[in-house]
Amino acid sequence: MNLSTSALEERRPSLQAYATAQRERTPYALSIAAMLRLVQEHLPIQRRIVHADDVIYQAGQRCTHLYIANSGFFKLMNGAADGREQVVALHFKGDWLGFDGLATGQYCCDAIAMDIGEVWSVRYATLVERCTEVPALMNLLHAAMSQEMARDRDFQLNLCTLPADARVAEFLRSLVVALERRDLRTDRITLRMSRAEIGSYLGMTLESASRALSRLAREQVIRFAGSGRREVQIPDVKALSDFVQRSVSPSSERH
Amino acid sequence: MNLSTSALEERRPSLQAYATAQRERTPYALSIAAMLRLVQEHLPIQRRIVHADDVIYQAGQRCTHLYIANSGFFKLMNGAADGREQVVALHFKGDWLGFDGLATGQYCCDAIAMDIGEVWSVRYATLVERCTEVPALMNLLHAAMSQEMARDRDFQLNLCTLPADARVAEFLRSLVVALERRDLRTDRITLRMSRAEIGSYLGMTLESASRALSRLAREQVIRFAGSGRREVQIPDVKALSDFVQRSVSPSSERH
DNA sequence: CGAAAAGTTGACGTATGTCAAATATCGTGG
DNA sequence: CCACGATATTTGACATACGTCAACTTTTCG
Repeated sequence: MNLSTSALEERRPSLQAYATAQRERTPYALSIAAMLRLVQEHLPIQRRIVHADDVIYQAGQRCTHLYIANSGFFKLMNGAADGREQVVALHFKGDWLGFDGLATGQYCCDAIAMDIGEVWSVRYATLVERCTEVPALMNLLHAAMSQEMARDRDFQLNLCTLPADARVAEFLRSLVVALERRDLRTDRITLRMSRAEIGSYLGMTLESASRALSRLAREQVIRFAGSGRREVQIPDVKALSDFVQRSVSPSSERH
Repeated sequence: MNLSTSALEERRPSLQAYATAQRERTPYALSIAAMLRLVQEHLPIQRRIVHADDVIYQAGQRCTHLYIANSGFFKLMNGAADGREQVVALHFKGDWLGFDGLATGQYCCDAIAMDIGEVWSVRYATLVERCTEVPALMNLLHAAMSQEMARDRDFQLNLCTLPADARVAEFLRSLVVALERRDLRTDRITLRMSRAEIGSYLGMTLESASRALSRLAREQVIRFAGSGRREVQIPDVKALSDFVQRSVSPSSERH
């Protein structure tokens, strides 16, 4: 709806506040490297090398451990009893996996590796114990959970308010940001996801995802590199943000 | 996409696992009442009576406290810098508010009351301190965060895979479940949200929300009661689930 | 090298957004 | 308590973004 006349606007705080809050949604004070170091120092971890399609945990399995991605690229799949299924989150170095299982004692998603990587696992019971001794550890844990929630909220907003093309653009933009924060290459990005997975994650069909990417390439916002169409170059991240903005402004900000 | 031929299916775990995981997504062992009791026992809380449209916290504000809904009905609004805005979550008795602020130290949503209610607030610093002394408290806290994440994941799946009518039906169904769990009336439900808010939450326009409700009423799945169209009766919750199912099965389970 | 999988693209249909008008409801001041 | 303006809701007609289906091309992998 056009917000300037909407009931939803009534209590809207200044956009300034949002801009501030959204500028950088990173756990304050702690870099990813520092976080990993802290975990290593205070917790007995078990390391595991994983390959694409390896399962970290599965829905229904008892949640005794939490996992931390030390490297690699992971997806979370959520499924309904009736067969509907979706990629609901992506995770990178420094992200925790398994939070979804703490409440019920069973994971409710599948966590799956999309690339070679290393996963650390920590017994939740041990983690709790150490948290009582090391407050910094508890803060870190809470920050990680909080960050995930905040991200999900932003993602949900994008899902619901951006047209398909802009959703893909925003997806790529946030991917660049995520990689930058981890000091990984961003000049040439290898999408580790199929079009079907991108579409699933972004709430559209694989065809729509494919068309959106083609359109972004046609408009020079991205470029395909190498063989296959999974290597993407992003000459200018701002061009991506601008593309998203253009999708938002011209039409009223409906829905 | 039709999952039976999709690449997404490859590593799909048994639907059984999902069904189990989704059956009841409640923090294990602890009822809402018990949770509130535990909080009261171990934490210095400040109580506040709120009315519809009262602000619990705002995006950008420093996150020093967490809040717990003791009664009432709350919405979380998320907004982007460009003006896009959405109701991203609803909260009831026993739910915690403010987790989104822990990571950055600033809330990134607005939490707003939609009805008269009571909110408890707890200094986060105090909470952390007590958590180190009372493990049950820490477990409770983690369970609350975990539950919220798990809920959000299910919600996201519904947003992305259900048609508008089914989304509204599912919304009402989950509302009934939430009220039941809190021993609140479910024979006659007063929606405390405008059509615009329902639409915003469910990723559709207010007109679509209105039409969906009209359609559900026409098909006898719900009934409007009292004056206004904000009072809804749900003679049979199963009829709602069935309605959702009908929307999923006939067409292939695309997207 | 050949078959299978992934990706692209076009034509077409439809769910849902958009715009607008009519009606119902609510809140306020007399 | 009533009347009236403001707000919320409903409903219709129409437009369109995106899903659907299908053919074709490219890439991958054994």
